[in-house]
Amino acid sequence: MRVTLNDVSKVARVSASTVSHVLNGTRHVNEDTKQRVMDAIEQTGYIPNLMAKSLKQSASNTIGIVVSDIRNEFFVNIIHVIDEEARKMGCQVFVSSSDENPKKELEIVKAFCERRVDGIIYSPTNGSDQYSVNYLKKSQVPVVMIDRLVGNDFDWVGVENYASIKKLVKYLVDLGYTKIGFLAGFRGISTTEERIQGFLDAIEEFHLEKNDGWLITGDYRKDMVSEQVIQVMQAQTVPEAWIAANNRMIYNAMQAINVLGLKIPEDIALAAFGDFEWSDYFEPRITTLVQSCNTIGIQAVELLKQRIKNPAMPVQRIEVASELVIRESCGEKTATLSKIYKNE
Amino acid sequence: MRVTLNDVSKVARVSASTVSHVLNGTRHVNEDTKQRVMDAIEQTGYIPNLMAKSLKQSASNTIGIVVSDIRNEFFVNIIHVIDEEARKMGCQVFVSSSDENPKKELEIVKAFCERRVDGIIYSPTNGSDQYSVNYLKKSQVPVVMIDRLVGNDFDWVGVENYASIKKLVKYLVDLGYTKIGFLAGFRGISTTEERIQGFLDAIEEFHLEKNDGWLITGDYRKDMVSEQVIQVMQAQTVPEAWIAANNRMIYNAMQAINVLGLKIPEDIALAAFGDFEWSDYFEPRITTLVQSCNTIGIQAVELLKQRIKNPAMPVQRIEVASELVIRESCGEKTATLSKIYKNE
DNA sequence: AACGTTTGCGCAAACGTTTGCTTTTAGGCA
DNA sequence: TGCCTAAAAGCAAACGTTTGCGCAAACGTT
Repeated sequence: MRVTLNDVSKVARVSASTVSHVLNGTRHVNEDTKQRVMDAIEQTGYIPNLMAKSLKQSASNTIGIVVSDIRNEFFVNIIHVIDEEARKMGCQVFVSSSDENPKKELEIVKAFCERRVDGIIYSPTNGSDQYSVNYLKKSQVPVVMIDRLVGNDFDWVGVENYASIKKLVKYLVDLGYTKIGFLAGFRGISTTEERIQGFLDAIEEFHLEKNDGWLITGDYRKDMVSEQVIQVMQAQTVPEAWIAANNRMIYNAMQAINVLGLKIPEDIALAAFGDFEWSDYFEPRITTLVQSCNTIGIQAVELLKQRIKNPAMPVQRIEVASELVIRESCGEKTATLSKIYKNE
Repeated sequence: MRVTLNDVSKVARVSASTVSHVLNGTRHVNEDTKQRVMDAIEQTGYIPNLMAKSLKQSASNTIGIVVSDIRNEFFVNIIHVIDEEARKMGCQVFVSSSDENPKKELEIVKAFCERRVDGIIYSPTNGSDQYSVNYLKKSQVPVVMIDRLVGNDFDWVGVENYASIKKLVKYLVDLGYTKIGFLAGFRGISTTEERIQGFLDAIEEFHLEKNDGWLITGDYRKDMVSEQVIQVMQAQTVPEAWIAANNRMIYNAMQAINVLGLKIPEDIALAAFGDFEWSDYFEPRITTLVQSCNTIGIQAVELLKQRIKNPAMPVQRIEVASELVIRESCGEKTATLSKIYKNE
């Protein structure tokens, strides 16, 4: 059917092993024979079969990426750099999205293991501990978690959540805001919890107005979240500023703000954890904590490489700093406040 | 090292073939032995090796997706549904982005072929005809092109470009606009050319003002495009409306409009071919031609399935209709004009 | 001329499955 | 009891590579 290494070897009048060695440069071959082999490859249109190779070498040179939401540009950007880094080392990537569904995630992870990926990079979802994490622990596949952290068994690279949120709150406090609402994401995933904790601690620290109702959590894909915001904004005392704890929640915030007919930042300030592609094009532009997808992706691949090389290595955690990019969505005062808030 | 089907067979005191048959349900096996096998699998923690299986069956149950720009949400959405469809049929997807670079694209396509993907779905880039298309023609791999079309050798599914643009221009004409600028994408790719043709023909048809300078093309990643728009807008007579021919060009248009300090739609109208996630959140919301990523993805997979089953099938072209979603970016009149423009 | 060393390559056994063919056992029937 | 058929499962040859081992020829040295 397809031309194989054996076919090539016959045409070149050498053994299969010689062809293999020529192809891989794994041992010295006479110039003449090498040329004959190259010619035969050209002539036959030979395309190596990497599955056979992988089988023999028990290394597939593939890595599996499973993200919780592929339509979130944060993850897309990470996928992009992982793909890039992987290609540099001759790897291809399997990509799949769990869509925040732990059962689906397990199916994907299983499939990746059966395909004998050399490693898995994944952003677990709420419930992973019941499913994929258990499976992966048994399966012995090198794993690096990104963004979200579940359990203590795997390497992780993500963004600094706690300190970043505090930094953002401090920025709002400096602008004079004392009533701040917080729009968090899914309860139960590490990023959400850490961000909430940072928010709550910041409220204590800066003596801000406390109101349990101003902390809203939920599924960004549901309208309920926006409705909750609307409800909160119709009470006696209302937040003067909202923080969206991730880039998806910005939608929900905006939707509510639109419905209420409020103007940003005159009527209400808005800032977000997590940048998005259009943040520079909104009027006004949204102030965000920017996470370096590049760094996360590169570090994840690097970590995975190390883990593959040395499976016994102690578990690693890499936390990358975020950067507060100040735009106009929190009020005019920012115009003069052009510095970037670094972590203190 | 790893537990194999043979290990399982020993534990279950059956032959390897029996285990295989149990696993695949490919022949009748006694209930007792079946149970023994299942137990052995459970006990040993066996994970099938799909590479070995694929090698034997010469079918990998993988498909390769290569898009021209993975950070474009249009392609991300398509990837998402392809992934979904593929999983339903037990396939995993390799994903990679050529980033509009035909050489990189060739490398990716080669790698996919060497991995013996069952088929490739890809959006070729400008220059593909010199590289990947030639390679793919020789390689005999089933291929479905999406969005952009190169050559006559492969199946294709994409959006209706020509008629859609005409529909959009007609909409603007109905609103009273006669001076329309067009912000196209990369020259040389089918989508751009078809959209340009649609635009030019519409100008003739509706007797609109002609001005060669109002047709701008180029690389959306370069500032040059915005600068050209700015330049055009500083002439004596200027367009009253701009059409961005793809969702990336909306940036460039907006950037220019921002720099010029113009207001949409009072000072300038804006519409786009290609929706984007935030189009509902802009103030004003942008009127766009929406392409159904779902349909494109599903059809692409379907077509690929057919092509795999029957390689001799005549080349297929599937064109999916677009829908004009009218929002506020082309003026108030739209408020009363709530109907959706279908193709005439 | 004899010997050790290098150079260049072939042989064949894996890697972990699937699958056509064969064998064994059991069951049904005369 | 003997024979035919069906049911159940084993045997072994692939699939297309890699790679340890080994052999032959060529070369350099004494």
